[in-house]
Amino acid sequence: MSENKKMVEAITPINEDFAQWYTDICLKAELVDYSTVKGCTILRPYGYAIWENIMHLLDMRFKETGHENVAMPMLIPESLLQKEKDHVAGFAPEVAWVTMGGGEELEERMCVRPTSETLFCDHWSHVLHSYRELPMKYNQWCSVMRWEKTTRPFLRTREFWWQEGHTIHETAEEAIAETEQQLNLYADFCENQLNMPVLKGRKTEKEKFSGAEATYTIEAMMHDGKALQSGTSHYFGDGFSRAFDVKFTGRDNTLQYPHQTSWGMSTRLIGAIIMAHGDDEGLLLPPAVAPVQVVIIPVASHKPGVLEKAEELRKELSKFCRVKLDDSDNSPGWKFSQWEMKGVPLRLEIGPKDIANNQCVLVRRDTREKIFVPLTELAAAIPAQLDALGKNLYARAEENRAKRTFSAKNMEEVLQLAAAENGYIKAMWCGDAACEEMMKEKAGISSRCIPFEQEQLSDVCPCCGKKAKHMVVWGKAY
RNA sequence: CGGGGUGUAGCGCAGCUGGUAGCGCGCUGCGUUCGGGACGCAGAGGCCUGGAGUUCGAAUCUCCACACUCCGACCA
Repeated sequence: MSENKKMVEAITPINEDFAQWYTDICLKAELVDYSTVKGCTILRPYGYAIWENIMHLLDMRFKETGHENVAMPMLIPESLLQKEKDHVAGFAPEVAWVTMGGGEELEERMCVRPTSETLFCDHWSHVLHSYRELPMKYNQWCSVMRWEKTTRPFLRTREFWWQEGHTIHETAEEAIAETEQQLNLYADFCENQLNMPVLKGRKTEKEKFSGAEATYTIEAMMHDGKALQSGTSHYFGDGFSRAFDVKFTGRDNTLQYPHQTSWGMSTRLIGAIIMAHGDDEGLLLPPAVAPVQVVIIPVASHKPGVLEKAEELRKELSKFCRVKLDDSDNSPGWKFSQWEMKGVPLRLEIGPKDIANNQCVLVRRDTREKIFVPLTELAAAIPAQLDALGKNLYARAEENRAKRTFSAKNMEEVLQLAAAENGYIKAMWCGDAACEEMMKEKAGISSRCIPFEQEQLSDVCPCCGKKAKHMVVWGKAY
């Protein structure tokens, strides 16, 4: 092994410079490449394959809960964006405008969609007539554009890929139930398939979506203790319906406005996966979304029978998992490192000695534990190991979160904790925006959410001393 | 948007007291290897991010622009 090579290929250690480590993983695991288009990244095949798996798993869940996929235009006329005043105030500063078409100035400029509430509402105003047609539960897989000033792969790019669910309902209760159901769906997906514990709660007024009545969120904690909003679900009441004149004839033959929701998850989830599970060896993918769950590495592949056996195993394994045989000319050691970098959960080594013993070596990416498995037992051992690895990822992430979750009763404790280490700081809050602002200014932390699971840490707000209304989880966020 | 850093071969870098470019890895070919990033030999590959200026002459000095990156601010 040459020292130089190691130096060139190595990524920045995770505890030395987390930001640089993150960028290194994105590039060296071949997830993304920077584009000539400023602020935009290219999802490379391996990165897109992760997204495809996420899309597939979520889409199945959406269909199971009665949602239908649709496709809306990519452009939004300015007049449409203007209809809901809070919404336009929130988004107008960061939209891209199209002003020319076919070489001629447009009558009305159009923005590239930053989100599609306005398009869905406009559509519904045309097609909705009766309560019998409700609920309408739509979802769209697409990309959106927001003119961000600072960008980072997956976490914040000008164009990003996502799903946006949009629904309208006859009653507020039904819409609120939908909002909660989708938030729970997201949380379950994160916890059971991405192996990432999340904190469920409501956003404060300051942090909520432009035009929403209430915004719910799931927050995941990254390796460095910062929070990442991993999914949101909004309840709109009938505000948009009124603004866009979406009406239906109710059971009592009166004209009514439907109650609306929207909810979304994006390619940002891939950033969450990287920062929640990755380590000094590189990426570490949850088995549910790993494009390759098992990589087969033949050892001494020039010896007769080795490649043949490896190919035979690949065929066999492909019946129950996503498997890849690396029969390239690289040395086994190189392959080990390469596939660890790419986060493949399980490695299967097969060489002449194994073949003689009718066994192989399985190596787990998370523990690097090597186990000898008889070839006849692979069909049971692989799913079991993938499952155990997923559970371990969850346990490790949860341990990190527990270690970095603190409670503060007064401002001194808040300041001390915020200065010491990244993490969640639980503290009471009076509900005033001024105190939320003060937390940002004095302690450099923002409200992540008002958790559904409340605790009574004290009776007063640590900022102003007035009676506390909620417990808020504060922290630094991506 | 403010502050710092960086733009030279596919990648990472050196060259920066001015005289038209080197190293490591990677890549191509052949051979030997193969249980933690293998080795030998032979090759290919850039004219130095873009623009302006100084100069007989600029990768090198000056100015401007652009891009990426890190830290803040902003952020649906």
